[in-house]
Amino acid sequence: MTTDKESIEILKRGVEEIIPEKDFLSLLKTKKKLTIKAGFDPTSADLHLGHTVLINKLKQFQDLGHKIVFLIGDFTGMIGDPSGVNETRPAVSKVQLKKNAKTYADQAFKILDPKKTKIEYNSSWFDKMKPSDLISLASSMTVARMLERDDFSKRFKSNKPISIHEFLYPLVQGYDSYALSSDIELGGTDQKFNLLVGRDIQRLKGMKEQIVMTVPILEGLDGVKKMSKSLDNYIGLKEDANSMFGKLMSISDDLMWRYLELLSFKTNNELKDLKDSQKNGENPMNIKYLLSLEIVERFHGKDRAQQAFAEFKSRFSKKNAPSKINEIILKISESEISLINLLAHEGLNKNILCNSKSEARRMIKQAAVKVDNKRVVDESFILKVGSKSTYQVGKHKYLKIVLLKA
RNA sequence: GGAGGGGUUGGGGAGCGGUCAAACCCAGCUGACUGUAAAUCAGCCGCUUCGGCUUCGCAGGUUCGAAUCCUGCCCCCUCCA
Repeated sequence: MTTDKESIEILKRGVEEIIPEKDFLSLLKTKKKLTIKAGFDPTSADLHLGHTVLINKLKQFQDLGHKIVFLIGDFTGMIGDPSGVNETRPAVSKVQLKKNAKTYADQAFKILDPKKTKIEYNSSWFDKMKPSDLISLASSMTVARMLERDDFSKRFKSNKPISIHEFLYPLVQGYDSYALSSDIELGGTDQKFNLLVGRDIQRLKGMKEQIVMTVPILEGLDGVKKMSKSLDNYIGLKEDANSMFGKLMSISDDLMWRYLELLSFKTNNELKDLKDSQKNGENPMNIKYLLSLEIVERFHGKDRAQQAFAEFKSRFSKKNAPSKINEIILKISESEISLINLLAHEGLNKNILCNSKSEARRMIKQAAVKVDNKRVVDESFILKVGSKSTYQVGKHKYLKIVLLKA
């Protein structure tokens, strides 16, 4: 059984802010089963590791016996969260939201225990709400307060449009806290304002105010910008084990510590030991292996994680070819074809190795091309019909091509 | 409705009549090295049958010659109403 001190340490790990912290501590002391709320707008189909910082925190609460409410913002999703953006978010259709919501929950349950997690949809109370109720909700906040928000005030000052419905977003989210009687609400740091509005609404309705806990926004693979799909610096929860493992290994040695803090379930003591070991000369690569194994295992299981580990070592430490290579049959009208034309051949479709002949020529010149594991630097290299060879361009692109006469 | 400013190769941003396929930074890619798809260093980063060709919001025009000047159109921003 974890002691109070230990559980507080676990819950506070990696957390940006707890408002108010005093109340949080005394609430934990009551030993009551608390209702922990976190909301997700299912505006896109897939979650990535960045989202799991929050889900991991929920998991820690869950393991300590608290009640987790995974709130799917199918109603709020129609508004579009204005947080952190400098323009109006496009609204997402109801059907799409429903679809996304399902995949969200599935992905979250790789971490959370489905039996102990309550899934709620905020449309279930908002769809019943009358316009008059909404107006009364809207009366609980002033325009001036809304404009205190950085993103709104920036937009206002720079004459970018703010639609009235965007003002409703924080109110609606705040109302959710009331509807769920939440004791604590978790969210990213960019959610701070919205989370605090929850406290206001609860107070106005005569309910005890929730504690607000914010977690940092995870940096993407580049280590600078936040992880997001649109920046293509993310690791999706649905990615296969090999690519997940490889991407984790590609982060810098510095970023590795950040990921360990926010994504790993290793204890603080274990992390400290790892840090010490690096100081004592341990290769950071090995620590990164531990991180990658833990994360991949979480989403793909132990066996797949070990396989990905072996594959990575084989491919990159020993520079072997990947264990499975796509094979394609290409029919050409001539009896032979130049390597340049082959690498950029349209018939390869999605498997295309170079986007243009110029690029193919460049790659050959840069010694990036191998045919059957032999480096080719001759720009006029010719392949004959009937040949079956493995082509490699750079470290990552492999393709087996069988050449046939059309 | 009025007055200004601007749209350059993935992003940022020079260039303002020839020396421009277009500086520089970021991202990306490749190689070397290594302890990893880390770090570091070097190179590449429009297309090409390697002769050239097509690009600087769009369409015309001036000129031997335009990303650079002119006209029209489209879009964006700032200020005023």
